[in-house]
Amino acid sequence: MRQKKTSAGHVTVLERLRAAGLRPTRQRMALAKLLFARGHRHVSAEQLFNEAKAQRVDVSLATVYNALHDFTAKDLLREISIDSSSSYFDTNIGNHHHFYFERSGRLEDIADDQVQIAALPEPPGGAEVSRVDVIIRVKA
Amino acid sequence: MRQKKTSAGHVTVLERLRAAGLRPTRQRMALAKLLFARGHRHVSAEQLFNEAKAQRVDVSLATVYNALHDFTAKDLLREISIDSSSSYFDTNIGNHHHFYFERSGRLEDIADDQVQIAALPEPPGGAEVSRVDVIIRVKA
DNA sequence: TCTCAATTTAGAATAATTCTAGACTACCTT
DNA sequence: AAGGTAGTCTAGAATTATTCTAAATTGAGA
Ligand SMILES: [Mn+2]
Ligand SMILES: [Mn+2]
Ligand SMILES: [Zn+2]
Ligand SMILES: [Zn+2]
Repeated sequence: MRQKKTSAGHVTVLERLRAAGLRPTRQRMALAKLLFARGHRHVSAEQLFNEAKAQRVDVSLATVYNALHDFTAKDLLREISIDSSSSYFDTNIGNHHHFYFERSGRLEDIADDQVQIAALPEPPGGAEVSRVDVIIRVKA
Repeated sequence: MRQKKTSAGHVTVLERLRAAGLRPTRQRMALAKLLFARGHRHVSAEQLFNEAKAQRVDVSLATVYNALHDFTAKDLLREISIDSSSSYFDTNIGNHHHFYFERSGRLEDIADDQVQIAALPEPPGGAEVSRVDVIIRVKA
């Protein structure tokens, strides 16, 4: 067992932060709870900031950005830029793809095995691939 | 034959604009020439504005944005947002995919037939797919 | 040539994000 | 249990891509 689990079977927020080498400050703990409490999410900085306010979590917008970027750097989140207006942070860091609903700007996960790629070209100059993103843009 | 061709075999910029229902103004003509002169390109508004300046084409930045959006609305261009810092406009409007070089921010086309997708899920609620984008992110 | 909607433009406005620099705090050492 | 210090937080300013405004210009049909 590499990380402690709660009786419910999930890793606590405190342990997640510690494991990532991030100090578990009051702000990071609160934001991490909002992010990882249940299920996977695609959330913008502004959205998370508003959720925090709604729950009387006193945290500045700058800290929300700092936390999102710190979490991303430590692979607790993945950043996604599809719409140029703002970026999303994805709590699902495993291999997967997305539906993008053009009207609402919402993202929905597609499990990795739902997409089967039979052929992909090699990057020029033998460069290393960091990730392959498949985005199905939907008129809705 | 649906459009006139030059002796070299390509459709003139004037005819492209007319066919799209866009007035061929001095500014649009100049920008269209820069965009479509040779080969496919991925260009930002700022880049195009600078090219125009370099060639002494007197055009405002607002007009560059207007033209890029008008061209996109009329399917002469496709807009791509991969990097949240700015969007690119692609002169290749046919089906194709992209390499994205993370260090430089550059995009490179992948021909449609180089990517073979064996399985793709249906959008929920039977919504219509407007496009499937495959982006191979490369560490280079 | 006359007319007018379409287009252009300078400059202001907007909005997401980042930066600055001083205050605060988690946590290691003693 | 203090003290010291690097790490973190934050208000507010700054940055930057993009859009908006409103007045001037212009393309194209009558
Ligand atoms: Mn970012
Ligand atoms: Mn745009
Ligand atoms: Zn996702
Ligand atoms: Zn392309």
